[in-house]
Amino acid sequence: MRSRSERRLQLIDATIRCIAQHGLSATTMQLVTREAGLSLGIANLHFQSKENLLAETLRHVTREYNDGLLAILTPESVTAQGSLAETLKRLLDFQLSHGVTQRQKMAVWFAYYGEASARPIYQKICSSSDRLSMQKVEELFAAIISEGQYQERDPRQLATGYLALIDGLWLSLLVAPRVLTKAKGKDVARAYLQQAFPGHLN
Amino acid sequence: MRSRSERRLQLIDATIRCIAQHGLSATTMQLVTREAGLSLGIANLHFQSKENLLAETLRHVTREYNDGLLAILTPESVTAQGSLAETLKRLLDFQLSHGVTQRQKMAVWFAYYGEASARPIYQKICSSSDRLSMQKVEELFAAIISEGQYQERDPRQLATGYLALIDGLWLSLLVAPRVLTKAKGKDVARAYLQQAFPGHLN
DNA sequence: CCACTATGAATGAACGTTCATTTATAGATT
DNA sequence: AATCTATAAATGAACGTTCATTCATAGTGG
Repeated sequence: MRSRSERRLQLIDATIRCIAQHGLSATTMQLVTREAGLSLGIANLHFQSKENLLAETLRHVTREYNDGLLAILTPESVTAQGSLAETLKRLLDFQLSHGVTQRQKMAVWFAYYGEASARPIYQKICSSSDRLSMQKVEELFAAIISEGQYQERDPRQLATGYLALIDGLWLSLLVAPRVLTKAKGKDVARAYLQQAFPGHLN
Repeated sequence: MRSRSERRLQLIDATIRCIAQHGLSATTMQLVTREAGLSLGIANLHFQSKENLLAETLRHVTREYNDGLLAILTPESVTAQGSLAETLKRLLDFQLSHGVTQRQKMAVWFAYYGEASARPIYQKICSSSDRLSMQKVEELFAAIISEGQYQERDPRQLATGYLALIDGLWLSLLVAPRVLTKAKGKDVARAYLQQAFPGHLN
């Protein structure tokens, strides 16, 4: 017998694997609990309903990503890293790191995005996560523009473009991993940043 | 009583509306046939199975998009348009046109992308559509690079970035239409192309 | 002994699919 | 022109399956 939080995490991890392997629409309670090595009723005990389990799983994945992003982009860690150029490099490395771009995570991410327009709860979680990324990246870009004297550049527009580019690259990595490798994707994103801030990327 | 092809289109249109409104996982045969104003059994008569109906719906949407793209990017139409700059403008206008970026279409598109990693048939249709876009856009970019003497620019990398950017912008338009308007999205994409080919966009 | 955790058979709702039946259309026959 | 016939289109009740959820029961730790 395990504690409540342990079981919850165990079930969420199993849900992630199921979604990645079978898709969101083919993820059943039977599949999830079997994947977790537990009995059928246990998910309802800890999450009340399947709907709630799926929402909590999405929250878990977005929280994980946001934590990683905030660890790089909070004012404190930006100053701790020494230079804005270093922070920019860290951001790029993180967004195309192994942890973030592993098939399992991306598959889950886009499975929920695909259903988001029809499910308010997913829409809310996804868009609030996006808003956070946007805010933090825009702040970084504004600081870089100010520091590098890149006049007449709009930080919001650059951040919008950069984050859209990253999303699009993730989608390509997921759907056509044969065509686009992780390294090539990183080159593409780096090229975007280099055009935007020539002096802030080696 | 209508012809086979008319009924098929009618059912595909109803399927698109259902997916956009209820999501892929909540789209049932009951819902689709009711939306089409027809009886329950009719979809199986014309498409044999739900799986096939959904695959045909995806094919319909991708074909529609690819036809629009090819109408701009085939060698004949490129020469007919006079200049490569004009073709580039047309491409951008098309990809952020009302027809392509309407919620209904984008919702369908991403619903399938979300399930693509778990369903080989969706994966195949999506990736082969992506490959076509990639090939055509890369050709255009290569021609522009050659014409504009933009040395040391890699057409494949630029095309990868541009198409990823467009995908990401579509996703933003779908999930957070309040944050990103269609016009702003177009500005972002135009800025990307302007950086890449300064002489080919006004 | 009590509260909590866990099990999995049982339940009923919802689903895709089938098919006997009805309806519509077009060509043939009178 | 009216009637008949053959073929295809369309219907929706019925069927078997699968699903999320429930709950009586069992196990466990304090």
